Amino acid sequence: MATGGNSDGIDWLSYPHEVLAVVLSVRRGQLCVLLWRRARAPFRGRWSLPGGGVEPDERLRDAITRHLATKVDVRELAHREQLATHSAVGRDPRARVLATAYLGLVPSDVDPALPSDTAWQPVDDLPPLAFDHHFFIDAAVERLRAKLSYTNIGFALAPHEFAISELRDIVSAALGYDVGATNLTRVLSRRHMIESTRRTASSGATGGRPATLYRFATRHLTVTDPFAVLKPPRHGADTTEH
Amino acid sequence: MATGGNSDGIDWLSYPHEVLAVVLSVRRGQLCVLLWRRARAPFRGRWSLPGGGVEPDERLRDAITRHLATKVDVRELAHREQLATHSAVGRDPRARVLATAYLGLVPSDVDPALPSDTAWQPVDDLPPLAFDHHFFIDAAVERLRAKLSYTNIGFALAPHEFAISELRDIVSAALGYDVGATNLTRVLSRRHMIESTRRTASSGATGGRPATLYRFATRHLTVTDPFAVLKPPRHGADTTEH
DNA sequence: ACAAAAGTGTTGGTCGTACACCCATGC
DNA sequence: GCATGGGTGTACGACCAACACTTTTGT
Repeated sequence: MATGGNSDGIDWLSYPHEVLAVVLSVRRGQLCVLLWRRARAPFRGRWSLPGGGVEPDERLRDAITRHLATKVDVRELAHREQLATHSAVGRDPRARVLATAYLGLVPSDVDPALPSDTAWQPVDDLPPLAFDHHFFIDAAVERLRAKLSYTNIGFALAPHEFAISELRDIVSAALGYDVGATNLTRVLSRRHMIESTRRTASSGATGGRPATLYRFATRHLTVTDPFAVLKPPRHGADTTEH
Repeated sequence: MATGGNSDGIDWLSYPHEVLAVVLSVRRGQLCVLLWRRARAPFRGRWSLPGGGVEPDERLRDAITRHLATKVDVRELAHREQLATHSAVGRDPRARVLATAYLGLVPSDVDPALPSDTAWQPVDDLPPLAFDHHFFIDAAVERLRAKLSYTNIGFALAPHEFAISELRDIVSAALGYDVGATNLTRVLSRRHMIESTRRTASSGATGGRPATLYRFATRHLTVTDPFAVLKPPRHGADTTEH
């Protein structure tokens, strides 16, 4: 809590800053979050979000990437975005620490090697958590579920190529309720979010028609339904100022 | 950049932290942002966002409220939410400073007394800005415009009671294009976002039918259109786990 | 042939925009 | 009465969920 250095003309107070990652992925049909079991007090033995400090030459996003790569061996985030910064004075009982959390998404088909003290935990059945990490997870799940309906964020949870039924299972797990494969195909196709590779998967042991393999048109976050209502006028002159 | 104190078991580095406010409001038919003219280097004479440091016992949201109240005399934020935390190493040329920005909204009918070095500036025609404040403003406008279509956030830009035509002007200014009063009424009514007071405004000097006064049903942020697509199943059992 | 899984056609309902028409007031 | 602005009714289209039906495979 030293000052930032009056000699520079900055007289704002300094605080320890940590970055946390809410890494979500669909595992065994359930939306899961990557948690890490604390070895030391406070909250010894409780589960917590992976993360840590920030180096002097490092942006927050690089810091969280580094921590995930070194401590947890997660290098394959398909998507990452900042969630929020928490600043409650007592959120860490040892000292005041500001925390910036990120949302990270891992496709269901990549299986990073995890140390023995980390595990995927279903978000619907979480153990008690350390600090205020519970709030970050709630915010992450809420944001993911919201964005699934008006962006292409689903690409980050799905394999590079997939059958529609696989995607249905992933989206259903993420949203927490069943979605129909029929309408999922139609909605995503109409918005040009997915496109058919012309190839098919081999049908399973029990028979059935082989599924066409699809892929997401882009692997970058895109807003696909910007205005649910109050759309800009369609015909007539564009009345936007300037 | 001192450490957080190894004696506490926290060995994360500390950084000066500032809060910034992107206060938006509709003024004279334009969406405007509250800016403050810098009196000192760096960026002397440039416009910048109001804000400042964080006290040891103060959360970020309380810090931005304090700065707005004391420096700029804005006490009447109808809505406030966190936007993002920026951490680029060179964002302040003097030293590394982390910045957390908030979005604030002021109704069009409240007119806070502003010091001479602060002013409302139209977001469509901004002067050159200090630091990276430009990015925060872009993010704030983008978030406001997005939320106008699926939440009741408009309440924070409108007076407590209003005629539909007033609201149309406010929403049009915020979105940057014209919306029709007819459909605005229908959409907001169907979603129970606005309700009629049974009173009417007196008609203007030029005549015309007196307008009914409306109010927003609630003055807290509510999501009114949670799922544009991929809605939960309507009939049949709820398949949400648990 | 039959079961299983994938994909298509169709229907009905909801929602939102556009536009025409009616209502209430001042002059 | 007429201009002005506020409010309502209706029509059309876009979109989406539900479900029946067809297609393609394995056994």
